[in-house]
Amino acid sequence: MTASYAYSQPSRVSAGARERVARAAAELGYAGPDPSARSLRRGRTSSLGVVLGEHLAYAFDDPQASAFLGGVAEVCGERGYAMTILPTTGDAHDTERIRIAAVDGFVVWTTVDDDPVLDAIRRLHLPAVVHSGPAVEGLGLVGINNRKAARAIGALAFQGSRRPAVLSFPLDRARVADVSPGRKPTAAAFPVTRDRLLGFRDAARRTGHPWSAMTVAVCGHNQRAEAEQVTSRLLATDRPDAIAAMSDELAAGAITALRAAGLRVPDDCAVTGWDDAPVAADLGLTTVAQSMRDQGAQCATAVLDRKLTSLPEPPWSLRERSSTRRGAPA
Amino acid sequence: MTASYAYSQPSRVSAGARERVARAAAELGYAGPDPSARSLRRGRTSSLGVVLGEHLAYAFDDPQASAFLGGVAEVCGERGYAMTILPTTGDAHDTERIRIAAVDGFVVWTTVDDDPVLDAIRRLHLPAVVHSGPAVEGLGLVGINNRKAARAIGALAFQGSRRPAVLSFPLDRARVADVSPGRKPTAAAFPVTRDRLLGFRDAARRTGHPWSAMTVAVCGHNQRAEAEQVTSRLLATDRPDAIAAMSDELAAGAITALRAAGLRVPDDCAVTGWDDAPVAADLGLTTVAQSMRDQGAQCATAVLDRKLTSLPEPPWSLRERSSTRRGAPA
DNA sequence: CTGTTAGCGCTTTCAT
DNA sequence: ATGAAAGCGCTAACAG
Repeated sequence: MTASYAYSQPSRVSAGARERVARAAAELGYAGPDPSARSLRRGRTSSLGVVLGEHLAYAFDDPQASAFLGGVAEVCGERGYAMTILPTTGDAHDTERIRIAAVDGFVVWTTVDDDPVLDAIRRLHLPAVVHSGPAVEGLGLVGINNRKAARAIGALAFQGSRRPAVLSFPLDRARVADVSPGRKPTAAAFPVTRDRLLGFRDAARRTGHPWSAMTVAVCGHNQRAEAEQVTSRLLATDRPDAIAAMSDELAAGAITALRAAGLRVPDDCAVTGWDDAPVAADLGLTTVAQSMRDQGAQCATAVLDRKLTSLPEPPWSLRERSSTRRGAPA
Repeated sequence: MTASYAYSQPSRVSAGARERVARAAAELGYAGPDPSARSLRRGRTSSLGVVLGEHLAYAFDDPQASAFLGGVAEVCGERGYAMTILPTTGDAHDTERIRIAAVDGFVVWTTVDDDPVLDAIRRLHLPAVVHSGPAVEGLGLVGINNRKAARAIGALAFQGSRRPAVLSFPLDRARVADVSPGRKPTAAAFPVTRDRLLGFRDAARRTGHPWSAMTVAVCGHNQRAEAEQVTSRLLATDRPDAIAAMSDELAAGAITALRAAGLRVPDDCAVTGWDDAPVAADLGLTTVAQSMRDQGAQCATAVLDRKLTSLPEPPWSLRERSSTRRGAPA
């Protein structure tokens, strides 16, 4: 029965025939072409794979990740694509999960340098873009220049400070929370963490602070509650008068901890965030503004259009508010 | 070449043969079985479809929807399933999008009674669960008894009040924001909205407030900013001394608006939320506690196990905090 | 405008 | 432990 046309190319079939096909289908309980068979034959699945880090659950808790997914979703919706979320757990099955995914391409949410998933994707020869790194031969890369942005926001955070500190994303997949000084930026396995540490180091040096004395407080997850705890620990061992955080979430947690300790922002301690999420406006946070939503859309577009090279760097800017000291010279 | 075993059932192949297969594959650039072909042959896709409302983008902005997705994702991850997000836009193509989705079952995020997507799913004869309604013949249903819970939280909200009001989710897909009294609960096309309105009406009647006098302020989306605006409008026309909101997000927006108007919570106006999200603790909000994450997991489990009937009602409880008057008789 | 043909790549009997 | 054969359901190319 070559009534397949009635579904795939209705225009190529007379109205009468279409009618008869529809009636026969209803009678037989036929619901339309089988998606797998169609994919096999057509050679495409009309679904975009999105690979999220090992704590998939957290991806939905993280407002930045959610905004990013929203951007991807928007593009998928417009183009009639579905969006296949690929849960990776950090175990050995991850590469297999990637391999068996019926998708036409991948968007990878920022991960560590040696994530085996990256290699698995490369082997599939499907278009793929990594958000924020790591850079992988053959895959696209979308993200801002984190080092440069960190240098810029760091300058605002550290101005007029005597004892600056950094509140950091996790260094690697172990996601250990830890407070210690002079941590080597290059030890970080997440490119985002590494680049921002490098930028903060640049900023610190320019304001006369040797990196060896800089306390780096590391959070295991981009979560406010954890940032609050870690900051409390930081305050117990150190007395920072400026904290540059890698996200608004972390900064929000820091502010809660500072207030609990009876410290004022920015008088006793300046704080900067990153992302310009809604919470940044609420808290008057000086921050790096960037649109994760736009970046998600950019990633999806790049993959679906197979334009993986020379992707433009997304825009970012400094948003100066009341959580930092104004114009005081270093 | 029947070396297919090397991939699908490695145990049934000698180590030597496996080795040879691997080498040949590497040489030919063969990356492993094609997922579509495998799905076609096996008759299953190893992906679970998740249908989100028309504003897919908002799903990721809504903390409750995100938590729900996190729960679904968790179960999918455990079972080696991918999760296919199906963007529906409210247009005529939605049913087609559902139909061509290569998935083994569906989880549907709460929608309106007459959503054509529900019928499309039913026709596919795949296991499906709807979260929070509407109830559909043949599909599973997971969700709390919203009317009962609304009656309970409404009692706390309205106690000691002279002029109560309700801050509501949208009534239908038009998502019109609006402030008006005595709105008929049964006019709401979203079962969640309808049931909660019914429960609030029950609570109002019990505390001696005729529903016809009750102002219902409707928000188009579950967003704090919109709730703030709508509440401001409510305050301009009315002087409520109690507001029962359908979510913590809406309640948070209401509190912002109340404070901006110089009103104290709960002295000038009591406020209740719904969900017990983190923001509820921050604001000391009296609320209905339920775990959207657990409910997401329950939906996914039910679909993957094909256990669609007699699903247990998820637990919920009242969490009384400082945003309501204490024990004052009505 | 409609019908026929071939084959997408795999897995699963069944037979060796 | 391995090989052969059949067919999952569809669509694109071609012929009528």
